Amino acid sequence: MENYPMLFPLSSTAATSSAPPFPSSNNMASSHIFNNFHGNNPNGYLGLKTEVHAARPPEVQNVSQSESLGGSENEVKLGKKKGEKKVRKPRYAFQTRSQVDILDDGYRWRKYGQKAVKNNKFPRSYYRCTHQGCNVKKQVQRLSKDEGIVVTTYEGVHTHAIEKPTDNFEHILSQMQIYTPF
DNA sequence: CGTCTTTGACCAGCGC
DNA sequence: GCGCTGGTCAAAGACG
Repeated sequence: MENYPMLFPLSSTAATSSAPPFPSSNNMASSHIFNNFHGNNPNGYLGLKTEVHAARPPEVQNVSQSESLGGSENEVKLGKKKGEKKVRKPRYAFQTRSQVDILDDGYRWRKYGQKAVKNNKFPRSYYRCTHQGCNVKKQVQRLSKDEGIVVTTYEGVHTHAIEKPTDNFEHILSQMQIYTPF
């Protein structure tokens, strides 16, 4: 297994997002991809490169764009058994080129589901932020066409700082440019 | 021992 | 109204 480079909002994909899934205060309209950062992945670290450019085939592009562009309000009233919120938060889809689907963005995620998607031989994984009070969810899906392409969809915004053993992640954060509408 | 993954079942929305 | 699909829960197991 190899590691994975982490990428973030790309110019064409999440450009139209309303809010990034990260509480970063840096606001830049330029599209930059986050360089790889060594994580502490037990899987094995490999030299990653920044080939996370927006490689989006027509099919994928359509998906991510529809989410970012007009998918700001997916009101799929999801009435839970407990009757929580019925409004669906906007989702932001990022396409990344990686061998693995688990993109470590510095947050801790707990996998809570996995379903097979039609048109895709690869299953979609559902993750949720393990922070208390943080309802950020994310789903990772791989393209059956190009297994090298992984689509990560974020739902919600983190309201807490990144919690990762990587102490210098902060430094990395300052380096990365996140698209922030504010 | 605590945390996270796995996996099947369950539920709600939508199309027919 | 029924069946399909996507999304979520929860118990048990795996793993450190």
